[in-house]
Amino acid sequence: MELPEAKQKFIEAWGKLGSEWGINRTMAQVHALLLITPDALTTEEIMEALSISRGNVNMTVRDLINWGLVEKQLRAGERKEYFYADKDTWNIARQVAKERRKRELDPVIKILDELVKVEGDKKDPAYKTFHKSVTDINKLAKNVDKTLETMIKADESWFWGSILKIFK
Amino acid sequence: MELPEAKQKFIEAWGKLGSEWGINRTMAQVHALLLITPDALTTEEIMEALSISRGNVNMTVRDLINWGLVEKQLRAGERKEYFYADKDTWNIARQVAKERRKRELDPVIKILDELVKVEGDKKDPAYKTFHKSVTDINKLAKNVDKTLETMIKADESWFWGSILKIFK
DNA sequence: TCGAACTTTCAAAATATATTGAAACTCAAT
DNA sequence: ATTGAGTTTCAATATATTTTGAAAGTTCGA
Repeated sequence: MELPEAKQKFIEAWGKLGSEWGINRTMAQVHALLLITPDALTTEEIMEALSISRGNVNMTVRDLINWGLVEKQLRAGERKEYFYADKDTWNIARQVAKERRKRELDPVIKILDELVKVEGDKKDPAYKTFHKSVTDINKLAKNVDKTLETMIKADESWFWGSILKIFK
Repeated sequence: MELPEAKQKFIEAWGKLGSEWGINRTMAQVHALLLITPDALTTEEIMEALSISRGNVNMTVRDLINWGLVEKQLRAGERKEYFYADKDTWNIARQVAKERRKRELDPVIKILDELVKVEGDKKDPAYKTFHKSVTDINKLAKNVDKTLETMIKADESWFWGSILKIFK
């Protein structure tokens, strides 16, 4: 396989994975493109490389910046903005974990905490089942939450070293 | 908060979380409903509880069965089918991990393995960056893959015990 | 203050995804 | 072989999400 084809495959694969995980396909593709590009790209270049509109690039890149995955670079004497993706995979993973935890896991845990407190007739199977499921899911969610927190703070080799040691 | 309201909240929260994670909202809601219901429900009852059509219930429930989260129960002397959700949270988590690994992570790893092999000019920054990003992501994906495999095989208390011990 | 170079916005259009509902199908009892 | 209680299918429809592109906005040098 030649490089241009391989790049295309990578962008496609990343886009597909993204969309399966609730991340806009185009956002994942722009990210993929920037990841495999050594230097920062302009809006124009991204439009060209992925055949998408100016407006779309603008919004997508803004999202990537909000996720902490891309930075805007300004060059002395130029009006154009350049976009550059952090290439450190561990940073990327952590950043994604951090954002999704904040946006999705935290709110759910908050609701579950409320629901665990709901009182009811301890003889009523409907109540018992509700209460047990909510309590169990809450525990699971909190374990995931703690694990993510550790991951977010951790150094890569330490983290995987510890995790992978679990099954020797 | 009273039980009926709490149930509603739970179904909504689960549906929202599902849709943020690439799982059809209705599927997540039906799952939520079954999780907090002590006994198995019929198509009719699910339609009623969630105000959705018969066709939708049928397809959604089939998906849940394919995911290994719900089972069909038949009762002697009755033509109707009853649907029952496994209430063991750890089983659910494992089952979801297993399915998503198979459907999404495995194919990506296969592509990454191909892309890592792509040869190019070692002096070319475009090639160097491509190769490094692909290689790094491949390593990360393989670590996740191994961790999921461990989780899928593991017993709950052992797994979380080991993971949470990591940060004492 | 003008205008060229560039960015941002957002209503409208395109696309993708989910849902409906009625017809077709299955199956067992009569 | 017909009926009726149920399930399944899927074209049509509805809904949600993404994308476009042109107009409005910004910034800066002349």
